[in-house]
Amino acid sequence: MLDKTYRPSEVEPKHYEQWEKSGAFAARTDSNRSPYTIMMPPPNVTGSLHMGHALTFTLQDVLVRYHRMAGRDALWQPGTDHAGIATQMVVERQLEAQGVTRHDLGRDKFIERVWDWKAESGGTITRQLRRLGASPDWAKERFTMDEGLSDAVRKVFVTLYKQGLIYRDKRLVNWDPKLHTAISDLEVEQREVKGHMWHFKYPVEGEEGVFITVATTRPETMLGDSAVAVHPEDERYAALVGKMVRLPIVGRLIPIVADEYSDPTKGTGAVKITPAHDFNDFEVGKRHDLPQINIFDRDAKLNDAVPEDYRGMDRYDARKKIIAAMEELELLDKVEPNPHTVPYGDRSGVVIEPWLTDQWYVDAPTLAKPALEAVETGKTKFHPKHWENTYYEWMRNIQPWCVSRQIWWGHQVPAWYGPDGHVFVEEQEAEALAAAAAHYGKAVELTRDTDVLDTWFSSALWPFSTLGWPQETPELKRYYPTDVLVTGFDIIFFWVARMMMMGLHFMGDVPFKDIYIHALVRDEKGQKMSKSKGNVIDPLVLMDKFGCDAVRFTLAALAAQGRDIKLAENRVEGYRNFATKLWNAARFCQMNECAPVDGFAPDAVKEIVNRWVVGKVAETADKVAQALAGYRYDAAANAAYQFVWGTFCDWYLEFAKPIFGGTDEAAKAETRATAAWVLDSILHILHPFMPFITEELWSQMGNRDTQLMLRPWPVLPGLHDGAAEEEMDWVVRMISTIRAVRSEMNVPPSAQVELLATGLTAAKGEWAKTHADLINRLARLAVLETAADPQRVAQAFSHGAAQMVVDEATLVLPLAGIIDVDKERARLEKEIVRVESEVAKVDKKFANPDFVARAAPEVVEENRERRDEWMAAKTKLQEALQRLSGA
RNA sequence: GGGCGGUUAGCUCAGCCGGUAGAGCGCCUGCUUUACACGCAGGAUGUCGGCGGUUCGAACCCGUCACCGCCCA
Repeated sequence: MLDKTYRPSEVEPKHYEQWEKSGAFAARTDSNRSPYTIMMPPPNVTGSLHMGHALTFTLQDVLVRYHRMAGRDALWQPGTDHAGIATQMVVERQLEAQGVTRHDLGRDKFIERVWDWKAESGGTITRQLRRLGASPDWAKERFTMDEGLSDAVRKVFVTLYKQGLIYRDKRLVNWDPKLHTAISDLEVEQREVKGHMWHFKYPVEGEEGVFITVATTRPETMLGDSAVAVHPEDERYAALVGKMVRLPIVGRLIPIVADEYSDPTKGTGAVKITPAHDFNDFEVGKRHDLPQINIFDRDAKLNDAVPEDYRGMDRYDARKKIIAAMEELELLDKVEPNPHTVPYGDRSGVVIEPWLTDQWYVDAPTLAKPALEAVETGKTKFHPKHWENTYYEWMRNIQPWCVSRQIWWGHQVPAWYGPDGHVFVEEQEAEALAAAAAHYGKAVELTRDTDVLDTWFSSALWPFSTLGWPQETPELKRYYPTDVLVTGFDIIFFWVARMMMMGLHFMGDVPFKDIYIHALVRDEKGQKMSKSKGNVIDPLVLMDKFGCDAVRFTLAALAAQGRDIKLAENRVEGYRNFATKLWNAARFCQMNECAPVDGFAPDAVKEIVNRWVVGKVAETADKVAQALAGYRYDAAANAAYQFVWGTFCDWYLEFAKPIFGGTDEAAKAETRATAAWVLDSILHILHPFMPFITEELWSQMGNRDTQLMLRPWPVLPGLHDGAAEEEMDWVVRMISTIRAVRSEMNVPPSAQVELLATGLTAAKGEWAKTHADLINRLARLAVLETAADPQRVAQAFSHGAAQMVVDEATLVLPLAGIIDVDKERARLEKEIVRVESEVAKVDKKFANPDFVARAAPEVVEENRERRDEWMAAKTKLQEALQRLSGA
């Protein structure tokens, strides 16, 4: 016997362990089923489960579990990435606590410490994924720093280098002066700040008392100025173009150049040009062949390229000093408040400095072309579709991808330098040495490049490196390209685009056929969750409180396409209640001896209620499957919810009660078997969403030798029975109508009244007889007269009665002593008004001659029928009102 | 400035091909109906953001405006 309530904390670990141990998650290369593959976007090895993870992994698990049941050989490839900077920072912070820096340890020892840390703490997120019920093939778990994945990284780097698609270049990068590394554009956060615009007067050389005024938000960079630019069509400055100015403080002579970059409407229309410290100025500098004067060191302190007084100063101290000096020189024209954006490193939180360095670049513009084409031609499809615009936008404007990072934790660049700086790019040192020997004609010593590669470089290879590439493994052959990538929009640039480029280049095919982009989880007020706001909802806490299944179901039910998820705890509570409801329904079945019957054939049931419900099961299984095929998680979850609660519990089980309590043994046996079958089907349908409770009920509701998670998805053609549906819909309509009138007329629930039906068609009279037990029980009637004697009806009226219309029939509820005649009259009048308004709506359509002439005939016909029905109802209600008044 | 998304019941949101506006929560009323009060039954609530257009017919299609959110510059 099932416990009184479902206790998730006792059930969840048990089933998870069984699934994992029994190999139920494993994909099988030798399977004859067609593969279904999802690459799990690898969470950071430093990570722990947050709501975003809970959403994305729930959605992936729903797909994987569903497709596994639907007969596919499902591979959900798990793993984590090494998260270069993040991980390095974690370990550095630990060292800091012991008063040690990574430089004290040295590179090798430090890397060892990181691996130690990974072994100890790196498994947090994968443990938490198990808590969530995720069903990836854990045996295949990979890590971006694995040997195999590292081989892939080296192979890709060397191949691209030899193809001319990776090169070394000196360009401006986003330099993080705290972390001492280049970071990607995407790791730079543009923050709006209330800054100032300083207007500096630069004296024009050779023209006493003539100045050109430039406006800048970064006064300190003037020490690196190499020109002043004005717009070529700006007449104010036309005469000055070609002249020189004497840069204050520094004393350097710099030219005034004409360049369209200068915006005549902004500031003074003249702009100082610092090619080594601003991305736009860098371009201007190249156009005018200006010197690039680097004035900062790696800490963003001033270097020896500036006047002695300023050397070694911090950039912000220098700013103050410059402003003071300019004021002193009477060259500070004015200062205006100026809100503008400033780049911050999203990891370090410090202001990023554009800095000239030598870095490794991937020729992204070249690789992007096939990646763009793959989406344009529909080889890979975005869901929802509009995200392809974001992808196009990014891919069409893609810049060379700087892949080197000046940190230690990551894949070290496979490049070695000879004594003269000549570079040898090879997968192994031995090969580099050999290449060098060939180049120099003798063996030489080489030094390896100290940089490591951007983490996204290795994650870009994830869809094939995890399958064994560059080895030609059976997995690679079978599971690439994958079916779908499920992820948030925030990493379309970071990751999706890069996997597309690498996949196409190295595998010759797209890495996935579909890309499902889901929303962000926000708090109930729609704000982004953040630690600083304190509005973070921890999925683990929610799971403790409501059970994992409730959390999963909530996330799926709220995952409507194109909208963020506002998560409120009461939603989770509601779906916990749903789990309880299911549990209790199963208990009810158990108490009534509804056990699964071997060889039960749902298409052979005879009782109308049973024929009706099996049809609904088929319909629901179908709806859920179709919704999932279109990534409509919300629709899938709601279809299941509505059937389980609104049809199975609210109606079918209630219909079953009088049968169970009755004397028709054949009907009883059939209904028991049907109820058990329906419940089993429900468990199948809900399993992808609620794996734990369904597996538990599956194991408790019968003698099973299989796990639910490996059972086939219900595909049930031919079960829909239109006649049964029409009949049961009528029964439901009867009961609902009677209940509503009882409630409105304040008939006590305990009062068992009789019902006199008149005007039933012959067919419905039969239905009424067949289902009298059901109707009586659910509408709380003592007797149902299916063809009431007119005299009885008249008599009923003389003592007071309520009346209602169901289709063509009038139902009379004798309520002697209970009924308030005025109230009943008012109720009927209100009902008539409502019906009249329905008639009026249809009449309005017919009043327009074009409607009949131009609308589709079936629409016209449908409206005509509807009008007839409403009119008939109106007539009956009016008769009822008259009878009441005559009584 | 460019792009995308949103605006439907008190709240959160569905509403696929244009043809009778829905759900959950909340609210109100009643109920120890032997599965379930994490429940049952019943009920109220809408200028589908504004304006214009297309159409026999618009929550839905088109245009425009307003407001909110996000991304990019």
